[in-house]
Amino acid sequence: MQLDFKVKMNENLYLRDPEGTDIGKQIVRGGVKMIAEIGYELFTFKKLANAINSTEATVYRYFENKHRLLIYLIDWYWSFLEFQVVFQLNNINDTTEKIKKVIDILVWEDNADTIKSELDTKLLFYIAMAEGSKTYLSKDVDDNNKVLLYKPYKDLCTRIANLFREHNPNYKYANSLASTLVETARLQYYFMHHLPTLSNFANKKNPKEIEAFLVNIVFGALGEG
Amino acid sequence: MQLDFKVKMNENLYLRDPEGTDIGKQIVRGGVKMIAEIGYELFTFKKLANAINSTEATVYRYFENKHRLLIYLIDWYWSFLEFQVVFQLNNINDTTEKIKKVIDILVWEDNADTIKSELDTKLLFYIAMAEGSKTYLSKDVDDNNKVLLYKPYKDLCTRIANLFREHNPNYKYANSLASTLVETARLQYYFMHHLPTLSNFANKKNPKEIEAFLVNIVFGALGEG
DNA sequence: CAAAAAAAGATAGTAATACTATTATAAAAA
DNA sequence: TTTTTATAATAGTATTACTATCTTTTTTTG
Repeated sequence: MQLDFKVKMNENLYLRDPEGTDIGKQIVRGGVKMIAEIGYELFTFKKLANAINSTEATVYRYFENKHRLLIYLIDWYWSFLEFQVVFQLNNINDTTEKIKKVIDILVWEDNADTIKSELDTKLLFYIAMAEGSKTYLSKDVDDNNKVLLYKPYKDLCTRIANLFREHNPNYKYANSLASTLVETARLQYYFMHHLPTLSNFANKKNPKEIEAFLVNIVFGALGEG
Repeated sequence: MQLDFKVKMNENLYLRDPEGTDIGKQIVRGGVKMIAEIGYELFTFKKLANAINSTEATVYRYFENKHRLLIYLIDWYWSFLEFQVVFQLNNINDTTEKIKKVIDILVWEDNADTIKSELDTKLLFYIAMAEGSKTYLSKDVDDNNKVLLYKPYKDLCTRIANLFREHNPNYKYANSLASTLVETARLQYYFMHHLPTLSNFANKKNPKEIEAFLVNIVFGALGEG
């Protein structure tokens, strides 16, 4: 069975819905490819327009600026991950198993075979690891938050937090532990590749290595060290 | 007793040593103030030059670009924190106590009274919380790392990791736990202020609230949940 | 199918950023 | 006092991050 993943994105993210037109899709797909390649800082709408044989003005008709496009991509990725979580936890009853599965999904570099989607999930994984925090580490974080631009991320974290509360109803820091888990998965992956002394996984450079550490952190905190 | 804190900064950070001249000091101090106020993205050398009644060209004679200046400030801050750690752990023998003290230092918003230094440590605390990860989340992370621009951060983390190993010699993820601790302190502080659903501390907005969570995480992972 | 509406392309232009370069002047060191 | 060095003043360039306008192409709809 091949599953299809589709999300309705927050309308504040774009000026014109990129899913509605061919060139819109090219903008998003080209954006994924280019940001993964050269990084968010060096990425510009002009370069993107050239890459997809369109014009800067056209790209600006879809997205207000490159930061909005980045949030669009990262939002899409978190929505995708939340879908994974819902789907893959479906038949699991044991909370320990559920939490382990979530950790597995968070460090899941390549999921190309399982689920079909519009965007390249592997490239988006890299973008999320390297650029994810740039969505909210900006001066307009509060304005963006007001119009729900971080909802997919918060939804994912809330779902994980609820799982923690299910596992241990007395645990007081479920929300913080959830965001710490997601962010630690990101950071350890990044450190593993770029600042190896800050991690213990640099030898094999396999995201799966991070899993045991995350399990240690989470169940340690929840009270089963 | 009033202590003085001074560091020798990595020479690759600057073109001309800002500590050596009056205007150099104004650049660094003005930079701290301005980045804390308007954030790294909106900060420019032109604005800084105007603020200190100097010229853009002069600022460029000290720092190659604003990213280097940011790394300079954040490096200074981590060096300052490591000094704090060394100093404050001096007479403590119990490893549990030591680790708790480190956590205390990490969320220590205001330390103005204790130690005298060239720079405003409270403003630098805010900058470190909001902009810290921008030092390494960039395309030149590997080049920067080669010329040791992240050494102060790594030194601090290594010191904390050694403490963890001292506490539990069998613990396998001391490095990862150390970087996770430092980053989680940063992130939970940021989330508490800007994305409250991602933390459990938003009501009081007191950094000290984060402490109990960090203690829970660290000792849970080390095996004393 | 034709007319109207909307989207895209082509092109131009602006303000700001991130620099580099040049010369004159002032301050500090030899 | 001369030489060196730092700074100020000014100018200039390439790129970025947009906005505006007009024409052509495509899509919608009556």
